[in-house]
Amino acid sequence: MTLFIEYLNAIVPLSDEAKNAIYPCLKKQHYKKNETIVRELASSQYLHFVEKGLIRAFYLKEEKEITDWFGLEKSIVGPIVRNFPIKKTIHRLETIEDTTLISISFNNLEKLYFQYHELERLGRIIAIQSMLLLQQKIDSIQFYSAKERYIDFITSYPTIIQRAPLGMIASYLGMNQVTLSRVRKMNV
Amino acid sequence: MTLFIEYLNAIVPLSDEAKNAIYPCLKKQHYKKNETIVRELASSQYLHFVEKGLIRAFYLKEEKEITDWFGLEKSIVGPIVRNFPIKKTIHRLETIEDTTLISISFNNLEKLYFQYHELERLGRIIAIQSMLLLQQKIDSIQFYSAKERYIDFITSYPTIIQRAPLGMIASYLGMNQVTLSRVRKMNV
DNA sequence: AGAATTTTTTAGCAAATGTTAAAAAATTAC
DNA sequence: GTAATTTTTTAACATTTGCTAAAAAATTCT
Repeated sequence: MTLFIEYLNAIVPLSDEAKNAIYPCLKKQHYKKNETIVRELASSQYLHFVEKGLIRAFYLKEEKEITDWFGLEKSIVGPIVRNFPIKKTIHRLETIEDTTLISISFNNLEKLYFQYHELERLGRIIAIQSMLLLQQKIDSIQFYSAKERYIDFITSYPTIIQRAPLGMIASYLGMNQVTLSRVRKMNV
Repeated sequence: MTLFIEYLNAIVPLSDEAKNAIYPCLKKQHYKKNETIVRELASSQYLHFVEKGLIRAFYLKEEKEITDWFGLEKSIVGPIVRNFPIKKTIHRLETIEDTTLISISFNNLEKLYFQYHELERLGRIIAIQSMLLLQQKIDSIQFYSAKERYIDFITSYPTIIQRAPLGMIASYLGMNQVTLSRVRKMNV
């Protein structure tokens, strides 16, 4: 629990009062490898934080799984807002490894935002940081070749490459798995 | 001025007090077509709102201009935060048509955030909305063909196609101008 | 209106990526 | 440890998109 609060505190220093208010809202849960965490992300009522492990969000496009987000330890799942519809498509949340999540209901989150101006600020800043990550992803897929995207990925997320199957990474990078395999063999 | 405040108020209903605090911080300015608004976006000290007209943000990649954002009337330029580095590359902000902007300094914005919890909330919600737009853009460039992206674009932004040169739109869509031209002639 | 400039389209060829299928390698289950 | 399953690589060919250059069309300037 405190790991999550420390994570938040590192983004925006929080008062003890705010920290104490967050604490009782948190719930810790363990998941096994390849387990479904949330069957339909859009209608989930919880915000999750990955304390340990690796998870992913994906959806189906023409029978195929498209992974469009990886959650390493110390990541927040999706955005900091109630029922934020990432897409119209149905997203599922699954573990890739044994994972420990810390969760808080949107209901409680809204209450905390309302009660503590400093937490509202924290939410704003996390959203801004997420924007930065999204923008980076746009940059990498918009004007770079498959090889460049792959190099960028292993530079930004060196551990994921050893922890997730290539198929998931290929879809994350917007390329065919065969293309990813080809690109990898081009030395790098 | 009030148009901007109305825009904000529509996102999150604001108290009169907050509205009155915003008002004196605003500055209105007119620009001609093809005029530079900000030479280097990352070091700009102002947040802009497009009251009227059309603008774009772009950067140079291998001598070529890459437009990566269009600002229609009633858009906010970039994110609601001080010195938010969209990219390491130098972004310029230019008008495409005669344009009226309403601006507020980040300095004043920070003060307003600090003073009014409700404005901090507004900032958070705008950031979340921007995330949605970014996510949509990722969806469209990641798994769709040039033709599909073009169709998606004219559906989402039907007016821009008539107001901005195709070269800008092509770079925005992450494709060659020649490809865009080809795609357009495939009936649609 | 006519000349100059900019934008858009067209064409031909090159390069990158997708697709299908099968083999090889690695991992998991018994 | 061996069989079964999953993941990764390889190959051959198809499709899409990129690139260069030139023609056509539209716009701007005087």
